[in-house]
Amino acid sequence: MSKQPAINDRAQQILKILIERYIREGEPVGSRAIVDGCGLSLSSATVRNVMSELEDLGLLKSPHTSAGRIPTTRGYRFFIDSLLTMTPLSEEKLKDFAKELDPVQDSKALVASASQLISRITHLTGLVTLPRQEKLILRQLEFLPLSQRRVLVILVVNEREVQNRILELPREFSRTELQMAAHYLNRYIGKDLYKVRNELLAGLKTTKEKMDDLMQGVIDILDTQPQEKDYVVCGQNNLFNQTEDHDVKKLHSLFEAFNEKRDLLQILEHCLQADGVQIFLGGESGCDVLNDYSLITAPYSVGGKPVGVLGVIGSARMPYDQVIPVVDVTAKILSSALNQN
Amino acid sequence: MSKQPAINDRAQQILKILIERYIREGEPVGSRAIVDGCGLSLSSATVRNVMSELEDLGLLKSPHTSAGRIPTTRGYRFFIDSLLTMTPLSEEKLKDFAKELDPVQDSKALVASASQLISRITHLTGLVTLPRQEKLILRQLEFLPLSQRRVLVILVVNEREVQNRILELPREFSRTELQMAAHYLNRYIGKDLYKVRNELLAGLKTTKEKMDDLMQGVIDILDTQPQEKDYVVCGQNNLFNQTEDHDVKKLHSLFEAFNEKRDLLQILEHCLQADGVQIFLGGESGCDVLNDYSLITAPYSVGGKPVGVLGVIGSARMPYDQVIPVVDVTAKILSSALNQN
DNA sequence: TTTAGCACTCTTCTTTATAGATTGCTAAAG
DNA sequence: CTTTAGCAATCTATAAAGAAGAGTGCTAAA
Repeated sequence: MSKQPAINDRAQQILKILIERYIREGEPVGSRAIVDGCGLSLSSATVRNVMSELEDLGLLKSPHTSAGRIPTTRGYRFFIDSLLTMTPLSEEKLKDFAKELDPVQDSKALVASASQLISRITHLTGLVTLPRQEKLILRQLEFLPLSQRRVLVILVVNEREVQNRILELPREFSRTELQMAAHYLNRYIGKDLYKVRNELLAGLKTTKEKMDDLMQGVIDILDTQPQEKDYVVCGQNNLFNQTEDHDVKKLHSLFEAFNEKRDLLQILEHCLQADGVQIFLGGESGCDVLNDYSLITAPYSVGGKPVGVLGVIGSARMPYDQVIPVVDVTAKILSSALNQN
Repeated sequence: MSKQPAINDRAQQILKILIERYIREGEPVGSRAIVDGCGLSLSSATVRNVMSELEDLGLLKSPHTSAGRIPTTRGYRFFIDSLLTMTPLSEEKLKDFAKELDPVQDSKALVASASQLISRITHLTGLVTLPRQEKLILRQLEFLPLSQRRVLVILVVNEREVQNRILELPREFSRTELQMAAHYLNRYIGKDLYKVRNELLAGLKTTKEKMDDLMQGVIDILDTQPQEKDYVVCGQNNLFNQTEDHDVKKLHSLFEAFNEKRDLLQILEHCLQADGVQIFLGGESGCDVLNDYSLITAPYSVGGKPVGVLGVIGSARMPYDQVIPVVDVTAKILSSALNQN
């Protein structure tokens, strides 16, 4: 962490005006524009001097000599950390949001809704990780015979996560056999899925061999159960609007990154540790694809424990004052919706 | 249908060479290039005359006076219908494909695999509609109590489509009550879902009122059951590679079209009627977004009846000779995988 | 009917010129 | 010591002009 440079009030004010204008207009801002735009009783020459200092401090840069100046990544960082004045959400909108996240769904669907909601509101790309399930507790396990050799396995985990799988068995199992097997497995209800799996595996040879095929099927299901980390993206297309038109390549590689997931997951994972809203400026990491983009995240939690991250990704030139409150609030709404389970 | 223009063999040969080269290189082809490229014992002047005729017939056009010529939509159409020589798949690859479509999944997962497979092979965008389920036959309906007021409803439809829903009930239902309800509903097994729904609705007031809440829940589930038409897209990002770089707008609107789904579904629906591989040239419809793109589709079937469409979408400049066999074969593999249910 | 030759057209690339924006510096003013 | 007016210098963006190259269409001859 580089320590905050000492900047006097006037310089801060000018920096703020400049960045706000740049975010609004998207073009380099000159000294003249700053004096004109707002009621500063300063000459453009003075502003020029200040801008020059700000450039020396690494907060601004100019694309070329005769253009105005634009913020550097450090400039954005300082702006966000020290200069930003938020635009809070209206009560009304807040209620609208809450209505959209219907808690009567499983957690994956809920998370997808949140991603969609936040994308639509901010006109950016929504990004929400699936909730990390620390414990996978077996709640229920049932066999439903479908046909001679086909059995539907129903697995209820934790509160409301239901999984089905159809087992294709090498021989026919009678209804009573299935009931016996279910009864046998009932002893594991309330236990951790992983433990269940291991104990089943250990007991595989000691139980009646006739059941082995069925048990092996169950173990297979348990094995593929621990859903790997993942996230739901919504509104990728919004990125088209912000792209400064020339850098199609950049857009492409960002889209690829969404597909790859690996890199983004790592970053999101990192945000899970943080407490509140977290702002990740693409330029701050070495990560090339994220250059010129910003990621705003907030963790959401179940039972007081953070289990996932919700956020948006968009051009570094986004209206932070509006986006940040939205991310913040949506994370809270998502948390409360998940807690109603 | 405009009737096929009369073109002599030489002209056809030249047209073929030209289009093949244009597909390969992506740049307007001149008379010189055609003579040089392949062992035609003709002068460029002769070729020029022929090209001029082909232009008069509306099969070619030139971007400007001093560029070569490129195919028009009609040119592509003639090429595909009359001049194309397919490159069949090797046995080996064919087997690889078949392996990838594991029939032990529900139909939605299978269709998604097919979309992914075809996208990866062709480097285009895969597009597969979900199988249309003409009949939705109730195979099984079970209630699983989760907690006091929460009941998991398990619905098995047709061969292997399983749906779960958690019902949040206004009062507690005992285990025996649930069993009674299940028993009551068992009479509907083997019937069409829609009929079940209507009969349940009709009987709602005549049965014991105590059951009404539960039955209402089941009806709700049945109501939302008929999955609306939908498709699975894979490899949208491949479109980035083909875009002739300048038309970002076009790419954007195409991506939007994928999201909207409506228009594309209509086109795909139309392809379901056709018998084998169907080629849809974007320029042939009025549809603006699809201009300069081609859609190659083939229907797939269950029990001899076509139930869905599989295809790829990509630049009109795609290697049809390779893509068409792949689409054809994949549709057949998907059909056979679905029929193993 | 085919072909060689050539003028013509149009794009693309390079060069040159011009106008406009913004800065940095200097010297004067507060 | 800070602020400001003024001005030369720098660089972009745009247009205009010229040169090179590609490909065509036409004409006349084979």
